[in-house]
Amino acid sequence: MAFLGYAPGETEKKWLAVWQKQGLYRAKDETDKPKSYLLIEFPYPSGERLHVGHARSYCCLDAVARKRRMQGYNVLFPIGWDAFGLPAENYAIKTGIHPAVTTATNIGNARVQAMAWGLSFDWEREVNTTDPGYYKWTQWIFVQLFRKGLAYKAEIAVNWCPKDKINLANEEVIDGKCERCGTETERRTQSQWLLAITKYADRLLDDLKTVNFREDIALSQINWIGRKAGAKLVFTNDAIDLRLDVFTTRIDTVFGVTFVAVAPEAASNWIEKVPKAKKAGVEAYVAEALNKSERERKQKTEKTGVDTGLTVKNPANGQEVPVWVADYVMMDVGTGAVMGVPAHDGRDFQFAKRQGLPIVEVVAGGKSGEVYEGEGRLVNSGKYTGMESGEAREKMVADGLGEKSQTYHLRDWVFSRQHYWGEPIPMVFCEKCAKDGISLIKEGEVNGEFKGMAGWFPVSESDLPVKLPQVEKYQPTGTGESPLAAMTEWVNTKCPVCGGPARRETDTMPNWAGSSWYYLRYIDPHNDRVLADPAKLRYWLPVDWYNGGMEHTTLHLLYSRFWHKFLFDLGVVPTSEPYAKRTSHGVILGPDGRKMSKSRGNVINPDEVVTKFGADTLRLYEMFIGPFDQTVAWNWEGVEGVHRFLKRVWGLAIGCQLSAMSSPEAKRRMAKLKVKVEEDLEAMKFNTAVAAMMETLNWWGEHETEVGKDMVTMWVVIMAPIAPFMAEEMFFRLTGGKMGSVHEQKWPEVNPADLGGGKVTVAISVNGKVRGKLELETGRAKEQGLVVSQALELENVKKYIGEKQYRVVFVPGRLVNLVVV
RNA sequence: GCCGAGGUGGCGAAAUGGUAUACGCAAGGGCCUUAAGAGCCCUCGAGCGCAAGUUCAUGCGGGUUCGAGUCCCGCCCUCGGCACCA
Repeated sequence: MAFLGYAPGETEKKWLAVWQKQGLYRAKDETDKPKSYLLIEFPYPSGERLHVGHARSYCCLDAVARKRRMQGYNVLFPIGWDAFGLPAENYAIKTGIHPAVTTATNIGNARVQAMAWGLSFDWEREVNTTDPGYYKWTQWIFVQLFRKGLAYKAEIAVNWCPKDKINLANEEVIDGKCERCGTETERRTQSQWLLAITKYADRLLDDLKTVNFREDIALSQINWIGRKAGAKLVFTNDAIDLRLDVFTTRIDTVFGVTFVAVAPEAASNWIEKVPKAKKAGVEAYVAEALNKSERERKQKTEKTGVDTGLTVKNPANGQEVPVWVADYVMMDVGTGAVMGVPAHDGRDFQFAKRQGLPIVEVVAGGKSGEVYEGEGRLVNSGKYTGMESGEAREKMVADGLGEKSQTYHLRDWVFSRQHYWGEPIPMVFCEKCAKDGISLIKEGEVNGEFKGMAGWFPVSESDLPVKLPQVEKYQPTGTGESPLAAMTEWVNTKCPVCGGPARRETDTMPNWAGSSWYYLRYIDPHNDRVLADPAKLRYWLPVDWYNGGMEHTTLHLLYSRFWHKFLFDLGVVPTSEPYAKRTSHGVILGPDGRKMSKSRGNVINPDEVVTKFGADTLRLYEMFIGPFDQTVAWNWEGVEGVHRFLKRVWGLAIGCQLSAMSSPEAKRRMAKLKVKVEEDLEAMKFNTAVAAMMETLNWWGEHETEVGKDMVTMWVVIMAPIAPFMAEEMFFRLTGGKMGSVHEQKWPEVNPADLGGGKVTVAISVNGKVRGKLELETGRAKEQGLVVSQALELENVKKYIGEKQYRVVFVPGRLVNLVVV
């Protein structure tokens, strides 16, 4: 048998060039075929190039894309580059090379990689988030958000790295430390742009019912949004005009309130009301609390606090309770103030014990001296005494003790970054207009209070994009501002309203901005009038299948759904959800079973597989490596295994004389394989699709003469989505090039008759234990009488049945269970 | 603490409630070869048995069922995420 001749290197190069010339994978904006929009998360073009993790997602979805094309779909399978980001900026700081230069080089490299892997992307639709023609629309979306009052500036806590002298986004802080240098971060407050994603929280939550996200992905989103029902209560002290809003999920415990605790950040609102004797102490405590690092603050240590000497009235029973400032109360959770119910909340309990505050039990069920957080019958609760918790909650709200309300875990999206390499936020600030109270926002109620953003004006839409200027130095300024702030010429501009002097916003957008809408741009990537043509959007949306990493489930996925809904409200996009289906792939670990990292030296470069074994081997291995959604470790011996498989395929199909006719069994096997591969690709069971091909090949190897040219051709067509290069070469040789590309062939049809016939093994068991087997024609194996009578002839079955009475459980074509009674 | 995913041979794993261990890897034996490599063939969960067979085995303990890796109840362990969420 000849095994020479399988030379992936040359073959793959040859077909790559041919496919490119033919434009085989271009999606057409036409409507006569059903459309299928398949999306992978576009990569960040880093200096490390694309890794085996990218390959996993891309190769697997590529197989689906190829199969669907063969099935007659008009498939959109695009790629682009999420190219803003810190690595390029850091590299620029080190070397002085402009990030745009680095980015262009990296994109060039990654493009070569992706092409070499035989991915059937439509390269005419490539997008790049750092292209001004792209970020023009990212900025445009921001302007619309601003106009609708959904983008606002607020003083919020930021993570300050004292060593690098920059602000860090939350995702850059790992375990309370700077991601880059490991220094513990400090908290500072700074004015930052925020997007009011919380306004969309309910819709982001409720609309999950309308899409097909894998269950755990949907659940993560639900938990991340974290909507909880409860009530808002007001604790007041009329004498000094003090009002404290409190949110609780347990209004049924309100009779047990023995204090109210307020977050340090909120104390400044009424610090002047604090009695003289206490004031210095409160101020000192607040100052100390605010100075603590994020990590210190969040450590669940001793619950400290300070008594303000103020009191407020419990709306339930009119009792005066003391007001404390305590740093276990977080400013951004609920209302920044809690009603202290030590008997029924663990934290309040610890606090009360330490501070010597009274503990009043109002829900029965706990042990004395211990906190009881469960529900139960109310005690000590006025007219509500005797009710169950749930009932009491309803009654209390109905009686107006508190107002029905809810809280979310989701926070507004901090949208400012003090970096260079990001989209400039297209806003201008005019001090004069700010003083005059000139505001563009009419609907601007943000976080419960009116903020008209006076003096802040968006750059006129005709002046978009606000291009990122060339700077000399990428170094952070040390003041917490972005490097853009040092560019006086760029910063100083005219106020679009009064024409006077004004300043540009120098913050840039976070990485998540460009990736929040890129799937829309693929639909119409070169349009310079609108972000995408409405008719094309109507044709292609929603994305039919979006696959990406589990790590993007809460941030990216939620952000892009938010923007999409906003664009839907504007009438820009025709669907309320961007993605009809969302799946995730598992991480690939190094051969040592640990996370791949340069420092561990366990990084696998996919290009090495291509060089040594060819792209088809890489693709096949990425599919075969394990269940698609599971974490798996790389294994070079497994790579060799799939390569061996490909060589055997080549040997059987090309290295032998093929007969003209195939046996019925060969036809049956091939028909079954087609169905299996088709189903498995759609169900993301890529590993078993490959296994089925191997199994069929093993049979083929044992029955070489039974497989004729017709079935080999069918095999090749089935293999085309998975190993496109080899399939193309074999198809070319089988057909003499007369039928064009294998990738333009129709996906095989199978009629039910092709699947029938043949033999099956029926298991014969007695009392549930297998005691024998029968080889039967498929049809006969379905006849109970026949199978049972043959079963009773088996010696081993006779042994166990003997003369005893039995009952028959019959599963046609599979098994008989004889149950002795 | 909360949420999620998982636990099956020496390893990666497969299995609409119906023959557990498909497929691949590793290992052992053989063929081919001057040799190496590649390739080909055979064996391969554990125990007992010459064999036919048979017992045990899907993290642990119960249950439902003619029949459970799969369903139910109660635990243990590993990995991911979140976390003083009021």
